[in-house]
Amino acid sequence: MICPVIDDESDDDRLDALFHALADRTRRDILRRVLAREHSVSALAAKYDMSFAAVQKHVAVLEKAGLLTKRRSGREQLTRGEVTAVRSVATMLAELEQIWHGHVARVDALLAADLDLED
Amino acid sequence: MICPVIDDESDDDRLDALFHALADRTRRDILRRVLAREHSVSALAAKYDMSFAAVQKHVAVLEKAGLLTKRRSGREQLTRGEVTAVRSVATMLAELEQIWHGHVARVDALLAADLDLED
DNA sequence: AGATCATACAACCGATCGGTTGTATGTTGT
DNA sequence: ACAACATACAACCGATCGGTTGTATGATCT
Repeated sequence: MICPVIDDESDDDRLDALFHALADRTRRDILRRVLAREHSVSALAAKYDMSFAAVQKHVAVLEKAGLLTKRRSGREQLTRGEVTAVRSVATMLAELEQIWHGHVARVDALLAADLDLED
Repeated sequence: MICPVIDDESDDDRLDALFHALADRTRRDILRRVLAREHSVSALAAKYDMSFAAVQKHVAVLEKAGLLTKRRSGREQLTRGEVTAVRSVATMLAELEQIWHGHVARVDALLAADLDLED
């Protein structure tokens, strides 16, 4: 499904979008709901004390980050959470933890060489 | 060291700060370095093509989020990554995954109930 | 003491963010 | 056909972001 020629967004761009999408409590709450079950955009909007347009923009941010996908069903747009995107963030954090473990153990040599190539 | 009376920041505030801090590639790179070993602020600043003040602000954002701590050593301020903060983010993501797993369990139950009804 | 280094912080600037209102475009039900 | 609903999107606004320059304060070294 992923085409590296058309989808030439860098890893850093992806992570920027993912963490930015998660850095808002309303979006985290929306994500919780759509991971549990499908919701239409207006069903989501009904849960929050803000305009429909505001919620729709939050959904768009989550969708752009890949944390949520939409499927049409009549006049409604049903949204569901993408657990694989959540896992990809968790994987990145696991790599950070691994770097820290290297600080204690000897994996350091490999990772530090990567990080310090410029000096 | 944590006092729930004085440090009355909500969980959502903490997560906002954590994800916001991680939503910048320069800060993620700084975090990788300080997780691997201690760095002074100016040692970090030397690695990036931006002003010292800019890097110092990035360090401050990471520190405010609890992802990094400082300790004085002479005229230098040595910074090191706080792996426990990284783990707290990973834990939150694991909870999201758990919500999704609940969704799967419920769909499974529904399908099982359907099958029961059919035969 | 004076010069230099390491850090902190304020003020400013263009861009982006999170919200609003208003409008346009389909889709559904009568 | 028409009214009501669901969604999308543009324009706007105050606040925050990520960067800059400039200045102030300590700590270190001759």
